[in-house]
Amino acid sequence: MTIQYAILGLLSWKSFSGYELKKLFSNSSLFYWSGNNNQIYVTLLNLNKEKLVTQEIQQQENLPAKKIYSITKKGLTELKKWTLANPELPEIRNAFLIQLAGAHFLSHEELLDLISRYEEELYLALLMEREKAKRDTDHPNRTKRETFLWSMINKNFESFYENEIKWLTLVKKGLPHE
Amino acid sequence: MTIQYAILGLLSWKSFSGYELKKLFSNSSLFYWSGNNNQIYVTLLNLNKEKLVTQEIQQQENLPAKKIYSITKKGLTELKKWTLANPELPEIRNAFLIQLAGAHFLSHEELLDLISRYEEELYLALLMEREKAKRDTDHPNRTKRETFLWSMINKNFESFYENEIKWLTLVKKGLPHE
DNA sequence: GTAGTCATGTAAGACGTTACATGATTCT
DNA sequence: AGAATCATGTAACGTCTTACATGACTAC
Repeated sequence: MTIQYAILGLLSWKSFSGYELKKLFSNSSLFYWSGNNNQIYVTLLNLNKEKLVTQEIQQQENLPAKKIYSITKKGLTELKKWTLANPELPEIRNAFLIQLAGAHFLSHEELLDLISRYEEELYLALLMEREKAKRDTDHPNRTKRETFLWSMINKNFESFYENEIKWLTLVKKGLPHE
Repeated sequence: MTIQYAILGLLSWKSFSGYELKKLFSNSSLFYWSGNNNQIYVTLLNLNKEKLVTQEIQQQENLPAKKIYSITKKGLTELKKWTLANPELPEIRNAFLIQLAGAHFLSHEELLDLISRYEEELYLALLMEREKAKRDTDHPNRTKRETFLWSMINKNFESFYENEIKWLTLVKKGLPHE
């Protein structure tokens, strides 16, 4: 379970309510969890039980009350331990490649069509990443290093899609007509 | 659940036992499921119940009996339907990027160390992909197209790691000393 | 004799998504 | 009138991994 570290990471920057975290998650490629209620709210309740975060209820006029979560010293220690730990390799799950692998009974036209539909989705995804990068101010930028790292994280996603598009071009070029 | 289509795809090439499929899965980046028993054996039993595959028990001397699974016409129809369907975008889950995102409390040295540990893992993974590509004959290669597609699938993984390494180089170059 | 391969299967639990439930306010 | 946003939480289910269970044979 990494989601707890993702949440601790965000809380180490500033305090958030569950609802705010949920919105951050659902707009983010980095925090890939779908931003569903269950995982976030349940994780926050557990983090609170383990005293890695604290809860503060904030009443609002004309709106339901918020629970603002803040990271504790214990939480910071846990987070730092994880941040320094050996990085894992990224997990890639590419269903399109599995489709390609089973493409032996497709006609040349069907295959080209499949490829161009994948290409279109990649283009769209790349554009969305670039748009997000422009708008995106939801990250710490107190120091040059923080600003730089966040820009590189955005670039990582862009460059993934660019790389995938380049690869697809090679597929289209080399594909035997038979 | 895509694993059933992954299995159908392999069975559309030739018949396999559960144990053989399990080995294919655990050596493969494409078929990313960990090659655990439960999913494969249970999925095979379900596919059999739905008449998408047939089972044939093969007795062996000095070894336990095998269950050889073959795809049915119904299975081929299902598989083709899925293969022609709109491809999904790849899912990438990169915990290292989440570590980077929370790196604001690391020293310059700690951060450089984290980066170089990730770099080493990427190199290793790239080498392993290249080795696999050399040895790899576990795929259909009856036509030029099949051979080409399988080589491009291997290249996709290699190029992912190469791209990631290039990106890391940019991170190291641009990282502010502060 | 200990570990590994061949071969199938079940059980338990972690992780993740979708949907349900509530209720006021605001926007179209 | 209907949908969207704010806000929290639960229930049910699907997916995925680890571990357990059995048993014969092989290799060191």
